[in-house]
Parts: sequence; C-alpha cells; structure tokens
Amino acid sequence: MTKQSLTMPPTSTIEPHDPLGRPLKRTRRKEARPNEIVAAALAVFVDKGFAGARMDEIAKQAGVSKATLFVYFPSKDDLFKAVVRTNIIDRLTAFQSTVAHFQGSSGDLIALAMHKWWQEIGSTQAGGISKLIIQEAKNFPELAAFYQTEVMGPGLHLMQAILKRGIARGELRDLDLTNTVMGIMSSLLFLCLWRQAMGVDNPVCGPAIEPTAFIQNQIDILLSGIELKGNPPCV
Amino acid sequence: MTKQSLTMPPTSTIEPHDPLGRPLKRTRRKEARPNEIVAAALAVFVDKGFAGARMDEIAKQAGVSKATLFVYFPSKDDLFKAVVRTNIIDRLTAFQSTVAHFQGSSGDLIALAMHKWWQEIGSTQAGGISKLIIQEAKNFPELAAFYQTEVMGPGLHLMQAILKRGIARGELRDLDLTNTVMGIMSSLLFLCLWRQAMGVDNPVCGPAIEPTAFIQNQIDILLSGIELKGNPPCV
Amino acid sequence: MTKQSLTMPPTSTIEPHDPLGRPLKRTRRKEARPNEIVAAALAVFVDKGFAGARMDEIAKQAGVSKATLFVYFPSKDDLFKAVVRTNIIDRLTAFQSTVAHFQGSSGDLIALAMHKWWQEIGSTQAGGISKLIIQEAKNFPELAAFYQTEVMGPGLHLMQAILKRGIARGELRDLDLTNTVMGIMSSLLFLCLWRQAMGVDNPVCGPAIEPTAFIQNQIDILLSGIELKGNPPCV
Amino acid sequence: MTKQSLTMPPTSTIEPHDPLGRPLKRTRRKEARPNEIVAAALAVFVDKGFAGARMDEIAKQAGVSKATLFVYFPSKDDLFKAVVRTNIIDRLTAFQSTVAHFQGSSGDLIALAMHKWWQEIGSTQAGGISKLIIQEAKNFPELAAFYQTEVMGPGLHLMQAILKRGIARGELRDLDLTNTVMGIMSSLLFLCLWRQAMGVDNPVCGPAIEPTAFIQNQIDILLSGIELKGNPPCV
DNA sequence: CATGAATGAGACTTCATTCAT
DNA sequence: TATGAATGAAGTCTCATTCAT
Repeated sequence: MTKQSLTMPPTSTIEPHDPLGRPLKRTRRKEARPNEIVAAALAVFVDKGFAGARMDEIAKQAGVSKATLFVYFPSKDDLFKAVVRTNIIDRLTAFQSTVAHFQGSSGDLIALAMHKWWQEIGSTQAGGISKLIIQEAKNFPELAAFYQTEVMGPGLHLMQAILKRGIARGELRDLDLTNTVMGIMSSLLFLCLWRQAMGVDNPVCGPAIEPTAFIQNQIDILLSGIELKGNPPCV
Repeated sequence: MTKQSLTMPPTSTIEPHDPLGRPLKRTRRKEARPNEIVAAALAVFVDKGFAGARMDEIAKQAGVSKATLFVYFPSKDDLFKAVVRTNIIDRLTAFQSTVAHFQGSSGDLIALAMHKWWQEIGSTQAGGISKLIIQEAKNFPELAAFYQTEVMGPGLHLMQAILKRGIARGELRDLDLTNTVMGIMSSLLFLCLWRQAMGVDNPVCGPAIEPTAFIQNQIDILLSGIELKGNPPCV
Repeated sequence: MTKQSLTMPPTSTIEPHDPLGRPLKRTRRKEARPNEIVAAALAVFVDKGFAGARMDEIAKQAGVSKATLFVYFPSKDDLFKAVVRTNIIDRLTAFQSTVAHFQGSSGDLIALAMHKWWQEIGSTQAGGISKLIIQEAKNFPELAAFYQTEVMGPGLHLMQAILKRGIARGELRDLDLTNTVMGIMSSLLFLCLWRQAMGVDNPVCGPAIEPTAFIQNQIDILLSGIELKGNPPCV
Repeated sequence: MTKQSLTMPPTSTIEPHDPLGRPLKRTRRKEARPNEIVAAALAVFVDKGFAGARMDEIAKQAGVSKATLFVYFPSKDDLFKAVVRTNIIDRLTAFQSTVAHFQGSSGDLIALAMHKWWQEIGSTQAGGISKLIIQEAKNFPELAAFYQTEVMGPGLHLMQAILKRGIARGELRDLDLTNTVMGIMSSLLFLCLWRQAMGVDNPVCGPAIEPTAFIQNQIDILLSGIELKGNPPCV
C-alpha cells in the first residue's frame, strides 16, 4: 500500500504484477528508480526540512525499501544534494531560454520574466527548493554556494541585463541595479516561501495570496509606483 | 482617518507573558532563568531549525544543565513555542508604539514604518523568528496560526491602515490593498530570511545586501516606480 | 535477568533494590560504571573479536542499557581501546615489579619469570587481550603499535636483560638474544591463544594442555635441551 | 620403529575434495570458479577475520559478482568452512609426504620437519588459516573440531612419532611427549600468528622476526638447551 | 550459470526525556 | 531548584541474502 505522493509522476503508480496477478515486490528499474527517489525526497525535504526528513518516509513515498535509497545515494546528505541539483538545473535551463529572445518594451520584458519565472520555477516543485536552500544554507554551505553560483547568480545577471537594456533604451530611469534586482527577486522568492509555509499546501494559511495577481501588482508598482505624481499641472 | 485607525486590533495582547504563556504580574527581575533559556534557545533554533537544534546545545548556551530545561519547559516543542511567543510579543509592542503616532505625509509614514520595522524587528534576533516560522509552519500549525494572528495580522492591518490613510488623503492612487501590503512585507521578510541564510552570518554569502539601502530602494520604487513617465505629451 | 559473565567480578552481582524490594532500574554509580563496562566488554571482545562483538551484548553483560555505553565511551572503537589499555597497564606493572629484584641463578630466574608471567598475566583476563591484539592488529594499527610499545617491548627487554645477566655470569651460553627471547615469549603467548581458542573455555578443546606442566616442560627443554649429550664417557 | 609409524592415521582423507566438501573426481581444470572464490575468500578472511570480512570484497577480489558467491556457497559460513577445508587439506598432504620417508638422525628429522612445515604451510596462505581458526574457534566449534581432527591431530601424531623414534633409537632423552610436541608446534603456530598480525604484512611490525633464523634457533635450543652443562664435575 | 537490483534484519549511534538525589 | 546519570525510541547506514532476468 504505497501512500501516493502528491509529487510523484503518474508513471510510478503502475505497479508491476506477476502473471498470477500478485503484486511483484522486487521490481528492477535501474533507470527510473533514482528519479523516483529524488522526487519523493524533494517532497519530504521541502515538507520537513533536512533534519526533520526521515529516510523511512522518503522510501515509503518512493515505493522502495529504505535500503534501496542507499543503493543509489551513499548518504542522506548526498540524496539531499541530488535533490537540489536535479530540480534546479532542469528548470533553470527552460526558464532562461524562454526569456532570452524577447523583443519588445522593457516593461513588458520585466513582466514576462516575472510571470514566466513563477510559471516555470516558483510554482513548480523547484519552488520548494528555494525554501530548502534558505532553511539549510547554514548546514550545507556547499549547497548554498552552489545555489548562489548556479541559480541566484544567473538569475540576477539575467534580470540586471534586462534592466540595463531598459535604461539604455531610455525606457527606465537610472537605477540602483543591484538592489532593484534583489527587490524583484525578493517578491518572487518570498512568494515561494510563503506558499510552501503558509500557502496552498497548508491549512493554516493566512490571507490567501493569489500568485498571479500578486505578481502583477508587484509589476505595476515596480513600473509606476504608487504615488500620485503631480501631472495635474499639465492641465 | 484618524490616528485611531493605526492602532492595533484588540487581538494582540499587550500584557507581558512569561515564556510559558502565563501572564506574568511584575515578577521580580530575579529568576531570569527561563528568559536566559529562551534566549539561548532562540539562537540555536534560528541557527539549526527545530529538528536540527539539540537540547544539549541550548543548555550549554544557557549555562544550565540539560535537565534544567525540562524543569521550565515540559518538552522541546514547548520550548520552541515559548521562544516564538516571547520574542514576537516583546518586539511587536515596541514597534507598534513607535509607528502609531506619526504625523506627516503617507510616503514618509511608509518609509518610517519600513525602516523602523527593520531596526526594531527584522535586524534583531526576532528577525530569526520569521525564518523559524516559515521553516516550521507545517510542523507546528499551531504556531503558524499564532504567527498569523499575532504578527502578520496586526502587521498587515497596520500597513493597510497606512495605505488607506494615504488614499483617503489623496496622496496615493487607488490600490490593490492586500497585494500591495503583502508586497511591502515581502521585501522585509525576505530581507530577514536572506540575512539569516546567506547574509552576514554566513561565509557563503552572495551579493552582500546592505539592508538600509535595499529598503530605501524598495521605498523609492514603491512610491515612484521605475519607468520614465512620458509627461512629455504635456507639452 | 543479567546473564552473568564469567569474567565479571562478584561485585557486579549485587543489584540494588528499592525499599520495597523491587530491583532499581536507574542506579547511579558514576565511579563503578566504566569499570563494569570495560570488564563486560573485555569478555565479549575476547569471545567474539571486535567486529563480532555487539554493543547490545556488552551492555547486557554490564547490566546497563546500550545507550549507557555511549555515555562513557564515544564509540565502539574507543571502548575497545579502553579495554586494551585498562587491562594491560595494570597487569604489566604488577608483573615487572615481581621479577625485578630477583637474586639467584639465571635458570631459576627464567623459570620464575615464565611462571609468574603466566600467573599474573597469561592466565588472567589480560591473557585474552593478547588474542585480541593478534586478531585485530591489522584493523587497529594504532593499538598494535601501543601493544608493541607498552607490552611486547618491555617484556622483551626484561627477558633480554635476564639472558644477558645469565651470559655475563657464565651460566648461559652465548645466545641469539632476539630469537631466543621471542621463542620464550612464543610459548607463553601461544598458551594464551590456545586456551582462549581451544582451551578451557571451549568445549571443543583438543589435547588439554595443563599450563603449568607445559611451561615447566618448556623451561626444562630451554635450559637442557632434549638430546642426550654424550657425557657417558664420564663413566 | 619403522617408517610406518610416521604415516598419517587413517582419519586424514587423501582424496581431493571440491570446496563444498564433495569428493571431486578429476574435474576438468576448467570451471575453476569455486577455487578462485575460495582463494579470494581466504585472503579476505585472514585479513579481516570472519565477521569483518565482507562478501562484497571477496567477490571483487574473485572477480565475480556478489550474487555469484551464493551460487557456489549457500552462505558466508559455508564459504568460510570451505576456505578452511580446502586450504588445509591440500597443504597438509604435501607436507606429510615430504616428511614421511626421511632416513637419518632424529635431530635432523626434527629440524627437517620444522623447516618443511614452515616452508610448505606456515609461510603460505595456509598459515593464515591457523590465525583464522584461533580467531573463530569459539564461533565455529565445528571448524575447530575439524581443525583438531584433521590438522593438529595428525601434526601432533607425526611429531610424536618422530620423538618416539628418537627415544627408541637412544638419541633423545625420555620426554614428556605431549607437552614437548605442543611446545614445538607452539613455536611454529606462533610464527604464523605473529607474521599475520604484526609481521611482514603489517607496517606496525615489531622486531622483525626472520622466520628461518627463528626456527633454527628454536631447533638449537630444543636439541641442546641454553645452559652451559657443568661437565666439569666429570673430572 | 551469472548478475544487477533490491531488501530485511540488525548494527552503531543520537537525543529528548526521566529520575533519584 | 538543579542536575548527573541513565535510557527507550528512533535514526542512519550496512550487509548477507534473495530474486528475476
């Protein structure tokens, strides 16, 4: 009776049976196993944090025995690292290529980038990774560094490029690039964190944030501010 | 909109509590044991997360024996809750009274609130609590609820009041109140999280964020946006 | 129901009881515990070897819980080392002082040394240590070195001194000192090993060796050889 | 005392066995798998002891998969037994036939036997078996008994026969046969043990014993003793 | 026959918690 | 009150063994 993980792809639900119809216990699936395990581990790590996650539970969610985890990953640490790497790398690539070739106003580009980021990263399993990293950065400095180098770095760089483009084209005012970029990221990362902690997945949710509306509002403010500018004198 | 609207809703209890949640009637400054323990526990919980924190280490930092912890707090869970409650309540009170009586433009008030929040909450150890809550919200729904009710609720309420005041006074445009407030909070909460995880305390830090500049930049954007408005047509 | 170890001193049989006569589970005996644990561990290690020994069994023989072992010894390795050190050091001192001041013929001195060694070391628990060392030398090079330095070294030195004395006094012929000393030790060490493995403690014993007679025979041969020397011409 | 008395007692089977103990009728040199496994296992068992040896490592050294071990040997225990049996039987046969037909003085015969034993058994991998047996005798009483019956027994018998021959021929004095024989064996067995544990194979070696010299010295002492005999009184 | 894959049983070790003092 | 000592429960990890191919 494998408790079905919310995060497992449907393939894992097809349990093999022997010709007599009895479920087969020892299935051989060298190829698929590691991915299934990583998927299960992601769910549990995001849910419980590193220290709180139990190999037992990961195994159960992956539908394998606890010992099998150690066949593929030498230790809990290694499994954790694999979870981060696996999920990050894939998503990031997809995101970057989406944004790369955009033609249009800088405002639209910023809006596109933010919405896309949410669609392709923040709202996916990978969004949970952000929470994980922030939780465990101190315990896994190596991973924190990895996240900096491979995720935040490129992300910030990309967004900075967008802003620079806007300034160069006379669409944006002269900006404190670093802080502005961090500010943009902060909205998005916060959204991940908040959802993981208080949001959809948690009954104790606070004021339900509707991500798309929240992001759009952030974009509006970012681009236009909230103060009424005294254009009136224009009459 | 009178100053009155800036006041906290009645839910937030002002009376001081001892770390166990019992109201505490002017206890002598003596018998500071529980407070010392809570202080030590805060540091360790923030550093390691709930599951990763060990009672041994808390005891050592508090300068007492491990068994003594159990004299004051029936369990690790209870100690954790006490940590959250104690730190939140105290800080929040100070912050609220600071902001409550402000007279001046709404832009300045927003700026004041944000900077003050950082000074009096975010940058203090209480800032670590935010990280804790987000980490452990799922494992301690009770605490998450408490945080919602006692912390986020009043905070959002306060900020909403500020915005409403601005709109009423014709200083701010008509806003999506909820999302705008969440956006403001997100910058600040994110700053806490980031600092705890990647920031000052961690050698693996990324692009060092300078909090005050970051906040000021957020304020500037919030109030004015980043786009160059084509007032030109005004001729 | 603590299975009584053959090697535990009688003191450990006195289990404490509360005033109502019920056996007391949690006894506090800071002073005695480590010794009791080491004693139990010695028995189990000698019996099973390092890898084969189970902390569970050591704990049971020591009459404590498994966790208690780790209160006193950080790891199985450390416990093992403590066992070796504790047992060796004590015995060795006793032995050396016994032999040191002997006055008499060298033959008698050799005989005394061998018999004493058996009495005070070989036949005691410490004799089991020799087996342990030889078993685990490769896995614990550190301990093997310790044994060489602290046990074999002094032992060989002592015996060499005895032989030199005999040669100097014209009682012994000119000898291959090193090999002769090793030969003497070999009898004694072998006796330990044999007893531990095949001897008294093991039902599958082979030809029961009677230690004292065996040693005496070794002494006789050592001193006189077994060949008939052609003294006959003496008529 | 004819040569006949030097012959082995009937218990020692001369026919070759396969590692599983089944008599093996001129199997083709092909299918050497089991032998390779046993050879690898011998090395690992001697190195690590029974409990410390891992099937994984044996498999790797044998160049087969772990599962293959279980094709030939039902369990680790069985493999261990096969290792002992195989190695002992083979070597012993060679040794016995070497010594059996000797003609000459008893002193020379003793010397020959001891040197040959070292050459053909002690110094070979079979020497490691002795260590193994002594290590694991308690855990494998069956094997200990086997060793007694098949190895020590014949060995002692052979040596006793040699000594009896010497006494009968007036070359040796009347001896405590059992203890003298054990004494001789002890030198040789000790040499095995010492080498395995502290000797050549181990960097932590103590005073490097040179086996041939050691044995020769033992022979010299055995035959002549070390005391200067006071033939003087012969006057 | 051989093996890659999987696992049950059990090892060492940790840690929140208890208890007698 | 405070604590040194002790431990049950549970965690990570290992390894001989099994099974389908």
